[in-house]
Amino acid sequence: MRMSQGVEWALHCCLNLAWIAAPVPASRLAALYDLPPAYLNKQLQALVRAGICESIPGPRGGFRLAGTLDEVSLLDVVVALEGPEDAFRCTSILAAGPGGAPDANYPDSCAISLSMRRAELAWRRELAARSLADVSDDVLRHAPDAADRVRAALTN
Amino acid sequence: MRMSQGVEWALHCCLNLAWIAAPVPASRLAALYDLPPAYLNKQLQALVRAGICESIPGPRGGFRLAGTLDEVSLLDVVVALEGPEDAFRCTSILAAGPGGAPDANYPDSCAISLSMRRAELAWRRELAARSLADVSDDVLRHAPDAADRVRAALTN
DNA sequence: GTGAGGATACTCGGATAAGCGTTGTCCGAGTGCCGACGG
DNA sequence: CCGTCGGCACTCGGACAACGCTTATCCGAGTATCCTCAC
Repeated sequence: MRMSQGVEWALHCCLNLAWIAAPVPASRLAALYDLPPAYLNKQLQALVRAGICESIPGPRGGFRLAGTLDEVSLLDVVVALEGPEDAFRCTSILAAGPGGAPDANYPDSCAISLSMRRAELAWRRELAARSLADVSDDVLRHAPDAADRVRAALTN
Repeated sequence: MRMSQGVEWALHCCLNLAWIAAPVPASRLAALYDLPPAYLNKQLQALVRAGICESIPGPRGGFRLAGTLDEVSLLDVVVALEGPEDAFRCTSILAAGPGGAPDANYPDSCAISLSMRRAELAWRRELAARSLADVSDDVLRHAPDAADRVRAALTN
C-alpha cells in the first residue's frame, strides 16, 4: 500500500502558492524541487478539478490557490489526488461462503469491514482536522524565512 | 491508494482457522470463498513468516493459528501482508528547494511529513487496539452459528 | 503620437507510452499415510 | 497376527508470467503580450 507521490508534491506546492501573490506556472514549481514538470502539471490539474487551485492560461499564467489555506484540509488534497475510495475495500467474499446471503450489504455488516473502516475513519478524521494553514504556521514557526526564500526563488 | 486484497482474505482466514482445531489446507479455505487457491496460499505464507500462522506439510497438513486470537491485532495482519512502511513516504524534496539542507532528516522535520505521519499513526493505533478476538466476538454476537457453519464446511 | 492588427511565445489540458507492484499460475521438495509383504 | 518397507498422494514453498495502476512524456488549444504599421 503506497500513497501517490503526487500528494507530497501537491502539499508543498499549495503552501508555496499561498506564499506567492501572482500565479506560478507548473514548470517553475517543478524547477524548485527538481520534479518532472509535465507530471507535476498533471497533479495540479487534479487540484483544479477539486476546486483547490485555479489555473490561468497564457503568458504570466500558471496556478494559484482558489481560496485561503485555512479552507483546505490535508484530507481535501489527499482525496483530490487519490480519490474518495477507502484503501481497504470489502469485496463481500462472505457472500460466497457458508451461510452467505448474495444480496446482503457486507461492506456495512461484516465485522472485519467495519473494523477496517473505523481505522480509516480515524485516519481521515486526523487529516480533516489539520488545515494547510496549520501546516504553514508550523513551517513558518520553525523557519520564519521559508516564505521569503520561496518568494525569491519563484519570482526570479 | 489501495490495500492489497490479501489483507481481507487473511483476516477472514484467521478467524476461520481459530474456529477449527485441525490444520486446514489453503485449497479448502480458498474453496470456501471462491478464491484462487495458489494465490491465497501465497498470502498465508506471509502470515507464517510473520509468526501469525503455522504451516504443516504433507497429508492432513495445512495452516493453523500459531497462537490465540487475542494475541493478533489487525495491525499485525496488515503489516504481515503490506510491510511495515508508511503509505505516505517523504522523499525529502525540500532538500532540493531553496534553503534546503541535503543532509537534513526531512522525514522527521518537514511539517507536511509529520502531519501525514500523525494521521497514519492514528490509523495504526486504531488497528493495533483491535484484536482478532474482538472481531471474532463481534461476529459470533451477530451470528452465533457462524463458527459452526464454517466448521461444517471445512471438515467435509 | 496613437490605435489597431497580427505574429509570437508561453500557459494549461488531455491523450499517449514506460515502469513497477499487485495479482495470478505453475511445478518441485518434503512429508505423512496406506497397503503390501515377509516373518 | 504383527512389524517393516516402499509407493503414493497430498501439502507447502518459492520461482515464473499477466494485468493494472502509478509515473512519465508529448503535442495541441487557447490566450496575453509585444512589435509593427498605418493613420
